[in-house]
Amino acid sequence: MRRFLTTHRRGSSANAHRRACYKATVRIATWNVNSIRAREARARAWLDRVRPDVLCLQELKVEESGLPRAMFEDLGYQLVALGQKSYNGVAIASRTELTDVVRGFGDGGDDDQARFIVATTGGVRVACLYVPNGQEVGNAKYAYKLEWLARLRRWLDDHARRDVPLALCADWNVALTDLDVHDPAAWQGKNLFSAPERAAMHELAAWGLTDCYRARYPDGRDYSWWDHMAMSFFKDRGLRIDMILASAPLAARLTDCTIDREERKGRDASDHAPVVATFTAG
DNA sequence: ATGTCACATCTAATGTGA
Repeated sequence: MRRFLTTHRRGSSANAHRRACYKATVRIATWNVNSIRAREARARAWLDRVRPDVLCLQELKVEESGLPRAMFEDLGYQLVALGQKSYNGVAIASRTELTDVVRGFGDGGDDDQARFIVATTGGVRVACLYVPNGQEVGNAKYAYKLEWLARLRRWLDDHARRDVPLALCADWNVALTDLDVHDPAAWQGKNLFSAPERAAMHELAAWGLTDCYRARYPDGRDYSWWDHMAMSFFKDRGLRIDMILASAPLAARLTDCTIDREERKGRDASDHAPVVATFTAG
């Protein structure tokens, strides 16, 4: 009896200590908000309800001076951003301190489109990316998209480490497989699903990255983006182009990855739904 | 081709990007 009490007391104390000092999980989210100013109320409500540890945001469509910083701070999030007037713009919001922030590839190339920011938080290197849309196969924007993906692969080779927890959170503007497209035959060869951009994504993943959603749901048919037009969401005519890719040490800690399609509902929704990956605490 | 958002601009209808 005495032995039991001692064991029990020690265990209870250890659990209390664990609760006080550690969290059981780390949740990292990514969401293309399609204008943070137009989506401020939505973003506030979503953050307040879901409370992820980290949220990567794409398509802010505003310069850093126009960001609703108070909204994030009120909810207990630090914010680092790379903004741009009208187009693009990426940010990372985190409940833990953000350090070692890098804005842009910093490879001596063109960084005038605000599509890349990376920071360390909670022991994870988090990159927030907005991959160029490409517009249409074969045009200049499409070529830029392919170059951008190749450039990201070079960034991994030059600046990332396989033995460190790394999350690439992005609107990739590429659907990887037939499962990620509502009508693969219709999308075959089209921008967002063409062979060259899928090959570029394959090259990227070959560095050593796991698609968190697909790892958890090998046969899943959830989408993350639905066109605003033609009742696409109502008909569930979507694509899964928003993904969290994790390096091996982080992927080993993956417990779930879900797409919050509820957030796509309503007239004032973004055309993208948030994706949330859950990892055991490091 | 169509549809819908968000943003910008020679503030009102139009162009661009998605």
